[in-house]
Amino acid sequence: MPVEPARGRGGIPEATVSRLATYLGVLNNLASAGVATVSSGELAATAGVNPAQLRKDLSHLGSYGIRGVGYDVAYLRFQLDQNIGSAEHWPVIIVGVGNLGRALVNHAGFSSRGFRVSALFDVDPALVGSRVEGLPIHHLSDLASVVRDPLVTIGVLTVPGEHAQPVADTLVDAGIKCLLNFAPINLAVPAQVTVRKVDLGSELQILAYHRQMSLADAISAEGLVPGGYGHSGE
Amino acid sequence: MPVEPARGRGGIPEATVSRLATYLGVLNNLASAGVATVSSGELAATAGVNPAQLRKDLSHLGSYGIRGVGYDVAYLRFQLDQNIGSAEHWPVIIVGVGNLGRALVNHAGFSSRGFRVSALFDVDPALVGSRVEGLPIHHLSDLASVVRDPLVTIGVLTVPGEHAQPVADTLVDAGIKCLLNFAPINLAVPAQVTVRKVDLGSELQILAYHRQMSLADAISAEGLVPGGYGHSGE
DNA sequence: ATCTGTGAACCAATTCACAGCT
DNA sequence: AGCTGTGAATTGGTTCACAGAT
Repeated sequence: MPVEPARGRGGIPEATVSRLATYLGVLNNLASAGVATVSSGELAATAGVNPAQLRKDLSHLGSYGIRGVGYDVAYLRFQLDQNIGSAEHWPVIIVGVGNLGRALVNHAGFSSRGFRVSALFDVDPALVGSRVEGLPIHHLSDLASVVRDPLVTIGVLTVPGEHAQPVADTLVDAGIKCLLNFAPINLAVPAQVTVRKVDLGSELQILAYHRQMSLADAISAEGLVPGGYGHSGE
Repeated sequence: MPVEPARGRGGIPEATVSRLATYLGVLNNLASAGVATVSSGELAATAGVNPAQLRKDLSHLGSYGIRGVGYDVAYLRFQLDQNIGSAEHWPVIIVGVGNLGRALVNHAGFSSRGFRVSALFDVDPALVGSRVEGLPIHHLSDLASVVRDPLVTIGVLTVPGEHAQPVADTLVDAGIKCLLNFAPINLAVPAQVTVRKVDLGSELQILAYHRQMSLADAISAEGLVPGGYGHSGE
């Protein structure tokens, strides 16, 4: 009996989900720009993927295109929104109001997609009670009462690495089901909780690797190419 | 004759490079904690990967472990640093001193890995000339003179989406070879330039998808909905 | 004629399982 | 005995190429 590959509950592979999120962002922009129709080729180019990939990704949701024509921007956007989870439905809380947390409170990339930050939390007495962008900062111990609303299930974790695990535990206990973790550690959470990690230090490290490699290439090319010049700059 | 799969110049697959960056972070922590030796199992657990995966990843660099024992933390850390690019060698510039850019100036995740932000740029006259964390904000038009240092090749792009492409062009012209792009658009750059995109809006969107899926599962498990959902009301 | 939707083919990445060293 | 290093097997992901719809 052939076993289906491990997938999100809805049967959509993780890699596809990630790209669908990107497509939705592009469609939002196209809609704002008044574009009515788009082909897989155009949409794929804007999103930076192969057209066949885009079509296959969309095929996981259904057939929302028109053969010979392309996709209706408004309709496809609506369907993506329906299928992958409308941002309006899920208020977001931010835990850890340091520089990064503060920067995310009215981050354009959140609001342009319809996400709303509904509450802020910290443990620093100097912060609790004050406001950022009009939002009051609650003490983490008030989490349970503020998060009683069952729709509040997405938490952004911008606390120092050494506090991330206990704070995550607190969030999970309060009913948070999804975490965006900016701390550079791997969080242990129950299976039903989804964590995505954004490790900005690692991102720089990866870039440093690429830099080092292309430099190494340049040096060895200088040594290998007789006469010392390669192709004219491209 | 089997052809090697497309890889980074150094022959290390992208997925592996990304994890190596994570391992290096973990090793930094272990070293600070005074741990002298670690097994693939322990290291893998901390990094959140399978032990076999970790060993295979490390095998791309060489044989730095001791059979029957594990890895010497200091030595493995040194080797990773050598192999994937020591952070100290690559000063970073930040372009776009909005909330996010400001938050990254002294981001703990950068400095704990040894990355140093060496200059800030913006075009807003209200910002140019002032300082953030002691660093002066230069006008973007001064980029070429400030970035004359050939080691400055990593740029962090925290400008609004609509400005990201022209600003990226300016950076590339000035000799920047690696970009960490926080704008939610796909940048077009020459082949020799490496771009990594961090799309925080998409990250939330992906979490929203998972939330929606587990909610749908819970509802269908309750028996309210026999199977999925039909077509939109017709 | 054109562009979508998709099985089939291909390629990359992960995991297994065990040989080989300490 | 214990743990690393790695070919082989497996799984997952991408691209091709064309059938099918408008």
